[in-house]
Amino acid sequence: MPQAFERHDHGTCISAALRAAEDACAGRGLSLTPLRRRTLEILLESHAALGAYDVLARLEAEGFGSKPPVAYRALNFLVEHGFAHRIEALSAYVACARPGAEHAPSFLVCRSCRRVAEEAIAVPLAPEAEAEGFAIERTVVEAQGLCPACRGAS
Amino acid sequence: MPQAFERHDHGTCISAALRAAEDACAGRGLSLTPLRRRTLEILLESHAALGAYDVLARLEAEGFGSKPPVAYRALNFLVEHGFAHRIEALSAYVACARPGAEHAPSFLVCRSCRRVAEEAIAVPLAPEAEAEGFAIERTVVEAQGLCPACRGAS
DNA sequence: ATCCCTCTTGTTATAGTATAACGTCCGCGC
DNA sequence: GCGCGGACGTTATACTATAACAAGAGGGAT
Repeated sequence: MPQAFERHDHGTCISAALRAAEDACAGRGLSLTPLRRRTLEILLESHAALGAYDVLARLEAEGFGSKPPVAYRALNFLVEHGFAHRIEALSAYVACARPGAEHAPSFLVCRSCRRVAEEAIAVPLAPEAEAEGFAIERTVVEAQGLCPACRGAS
Repeated sequence: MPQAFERHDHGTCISAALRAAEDACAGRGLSLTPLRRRTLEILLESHAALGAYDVLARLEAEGFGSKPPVAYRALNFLVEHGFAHRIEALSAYVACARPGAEHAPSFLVCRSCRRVAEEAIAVPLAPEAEAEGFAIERTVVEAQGLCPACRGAS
């Protein structure tokens, strides 16, 4: 399912994610404006994490605004509503690979090509948090390393 | 053991961590210079994550250099050798709470007071990585939320 | 139709985080 | 003494992110 590092029909990824975003927006009264939709499409073009300024450059080239808030607002919208995720260790953004599914995301992040595979795992630390009276609100789980392709290319 | 959110003899934390750093440096041919040692002491003063510029301000006030590389180099030294950790979600740094022990660290991070409890858990994602041929080099596991004290103070 | 309100996008300006590149000093082995 | 490597200091710059304000679009109430 998390096929970032495997051959797959990428067009399906894109259309499924766009469809899921459209449906979710319709269902929740959110507006998937041209800017937001295009931002999601840019992230969906690859399974690689993109920096906000990379996204901004693409948007600007297509006639959208050129200043950082334009990209940050669109990215924050996508992240808030689960259509994209932020990779903390890279300060970068990636499209959600499990659109529509509720999940505490976790990631395999290649340090060479920046491609990201999204996995479904149980949220760790829950028992420890419970024991200490700590209320978990969000978890960040990222494994960095080398993907199969980049290992081979070494 | 991870007692950031509990009453404890904090002097013991500090002296144990300093001792561990001294021993590790001696054993590995590293030099725990005054700058590096003082940087570690600053982190050890509390269990809270400090930004690099917070550390830098403290160092400058004590007569060390005032420019960012001074703090970043000392912090990077401590992180590389396991005497401190970087909290990715905060772009901040915290002293290691398990000095001397090999570990893939994981953290409970309070969003209110920035205190950090370091936990020992099995590295997640290993089976998924294995299945995909992904070579994990480092894991980032951080749970953000509210610590007991900050929950109470709400 | 007009007014008001909210939301979105755009701007300017600035804040916060991090590193590249270069110079100096010091201690050590020769 | 000399050369070398490591640590620390600097200057300058790059990268990431947000605060604050302006303008236009659309909807609902009157």
